[in-house]
Amino acid sequence: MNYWLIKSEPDAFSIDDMEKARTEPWDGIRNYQARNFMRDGMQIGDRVLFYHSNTKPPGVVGIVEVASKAYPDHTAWDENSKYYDPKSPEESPRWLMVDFSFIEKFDAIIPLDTLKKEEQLEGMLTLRKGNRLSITPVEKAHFEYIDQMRAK
DNA sequence: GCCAACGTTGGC
DNA sequence: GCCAACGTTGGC
Repeated sequence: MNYWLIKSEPDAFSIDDMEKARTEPWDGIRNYQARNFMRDGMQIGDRVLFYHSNTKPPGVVGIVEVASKAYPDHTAWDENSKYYDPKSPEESPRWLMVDFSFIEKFDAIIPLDTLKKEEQLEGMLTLRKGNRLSITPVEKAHFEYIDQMRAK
């Protein structure tokens, strides 16, 4: 089992939207590193921290899980989609997506600045300055530490 | 709204 | 293959 963190702007798709949807196809990822994580690292059942970005405050708001293997992101070949990419035709898809399923919403957000203060989370990719990846792997110990922070 | 960080593109 | 220009992300 692997652990991950995914970012979402709550204005676009929040943890509440995730709870309503139950399962959501995570389309629109247009970054090679993120794609490779989905393709090479993600397995069904992996646990995923759900993070709200570009909001006040940013932070971890819940947990979802990987609900499918990586499969072609069909929005890339839809001319009317904002994710349309002519370099990713149906015959040779460049972009992939997975489905995520809702697991739980935290009672309260764990803000980014709180996470940054935790020594046990030192080195966590998401906390590094300038990190813009929308999907990052998370160490098991870090995942479990954040999971228990919420209980406080 | 600003701007640092970073990825991508394209000219050479 | 280098690197400047440009676009995007995302914290502040």
